[in-house]
Amino acid sequence: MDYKKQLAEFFKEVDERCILGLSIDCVIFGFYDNQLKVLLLRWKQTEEWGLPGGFIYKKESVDVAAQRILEERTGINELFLQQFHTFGEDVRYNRQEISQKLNWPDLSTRRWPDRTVSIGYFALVDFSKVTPAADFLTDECRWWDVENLPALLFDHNHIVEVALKTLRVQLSWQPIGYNLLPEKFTMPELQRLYETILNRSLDPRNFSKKMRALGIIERLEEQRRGGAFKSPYLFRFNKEKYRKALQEGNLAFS
Amino acid sequence: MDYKKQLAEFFKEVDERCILGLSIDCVIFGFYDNQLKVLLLRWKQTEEWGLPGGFIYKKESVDVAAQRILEERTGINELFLQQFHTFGEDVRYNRQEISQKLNWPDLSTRRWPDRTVSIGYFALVDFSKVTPAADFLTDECRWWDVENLPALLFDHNHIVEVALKTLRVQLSWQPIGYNLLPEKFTMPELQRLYETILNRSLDPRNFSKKMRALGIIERLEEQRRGGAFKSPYLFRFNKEKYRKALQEGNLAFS
DNA sequence: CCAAAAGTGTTTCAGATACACCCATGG
DNA sequence: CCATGGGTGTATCTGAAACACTTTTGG
Repeated sequence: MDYKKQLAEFFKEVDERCILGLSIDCVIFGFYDNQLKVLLLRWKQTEEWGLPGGFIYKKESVDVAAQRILEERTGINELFLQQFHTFGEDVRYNRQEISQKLNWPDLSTRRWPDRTVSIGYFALVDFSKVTPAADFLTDECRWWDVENLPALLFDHNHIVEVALKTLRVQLSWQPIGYNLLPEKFTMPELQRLYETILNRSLDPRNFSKKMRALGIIERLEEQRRGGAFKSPYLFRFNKEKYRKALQEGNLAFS
Repeated sequence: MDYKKQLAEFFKEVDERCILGLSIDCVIFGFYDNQLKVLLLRWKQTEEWGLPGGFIYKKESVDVAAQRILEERTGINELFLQQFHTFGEDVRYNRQEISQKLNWPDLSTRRWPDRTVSIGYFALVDFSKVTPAADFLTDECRWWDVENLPALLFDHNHIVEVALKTLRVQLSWQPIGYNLLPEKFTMPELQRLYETILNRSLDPRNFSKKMRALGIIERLEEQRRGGAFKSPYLFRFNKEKYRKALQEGNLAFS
């Protein structure tokens, strides 16, 4: 079978070029349809979903490796990407079960370690700029609602949970949105992003006040048309001020 | 030379038992003499200082490995220990320079990777409970003032900086002190701990008010004697409430 | 009695929260 | 004209910050 040959070649390349026993898993968040989404992959010839991930070249910076993996998947190369935790439980998942589910060849004779430590990164991307792309290991790549994920391979459900928790803490500390929304957006759109991430509703008057007081967004003259209702103003982030706020970090959105 | 033999054996054991290309570095904070201290090691037959660190057994949880490494060094086995960042730059330090400084045998023929990724943990320990212990790789183990560290081996100065930054953020978010102070302590001692970590002075009236309002410490009847001044009350943490505050985490000490 | 450090209460200010009505638009 | 969602201001409350004097103790 062709796929098995490809797989064998892939493992061989990993053996030669990459650090063994260490991998990267990426939780790619997008925002669409008022829901926070995560990009998942379906492994070839299976119904099993998991996070995009990969291995690190021997001389490659781990951050760069994460970016490389993401670019393969989303086509975006400039994005918000952050390491959030390294997962190193002694038993992260049942190896045999996974091998079976993925129709993997028996790896027990290889030099591969029993357990792989994985460095978790999360990314925030503008949904509209992404073209999810499956690769030779996977049949399908698409967005899933973060509140409604299937049972994932490995310990990937746990990894998503930790990523989400980190994102929520981050939100109360630093601005978020630049990488999750299109360039121009309305105040209600921004509010729904925050509500979605925080998983609770916010008062529109207070939200608007606070956001505008932060000085990281600017209101444009333009308005968005299209609904049977009052046309909302468009805003955009002031890149410079946003960047500053990111560095200084003192939002305290509680 | 005996040391060289020991070293060779150590490397051999690491080769066999441990994950290659991945290590742990620990930043062990202690508080004493109104200063925040870090535990450093001096490598055998050198004047070079570095962080305690080690390798992870193939089937060992990374958290457990970090605890093992710390226990070897401090003798403490129940301590506050937290992973804070994984360091994976493509060039973390000059290998040759390090080998020279440490009088290490040439490792270029080994299976060792060019670059080691290191998982950083920081620990908070009660200074008075620790007996710093050098091991067969090191000649000396002692506390250094965090504001006055020597130039360390590898990228360890950088690692300490990141640990310290994380500790400061953590402080504004969760209680700290249980593991850094002796069981009974005075309010000024607690305040000086906070001032040291935050690196700024705090108002004693506001500090006392806030700390007592948090409900995680209890005042004892006892007082500390010994100075030519008013005897301060002793306090201790309420372990249960402290634990809860740790989990919930909403101090916002800004 | 003096030097050193501990202990404590009130006022002020900023920011968070709570809350409800009118407006613009497309169908 | 009506249904839908957008836009906005004020009053209240809570928590942070500023601020200085008295008390205790040992020498």
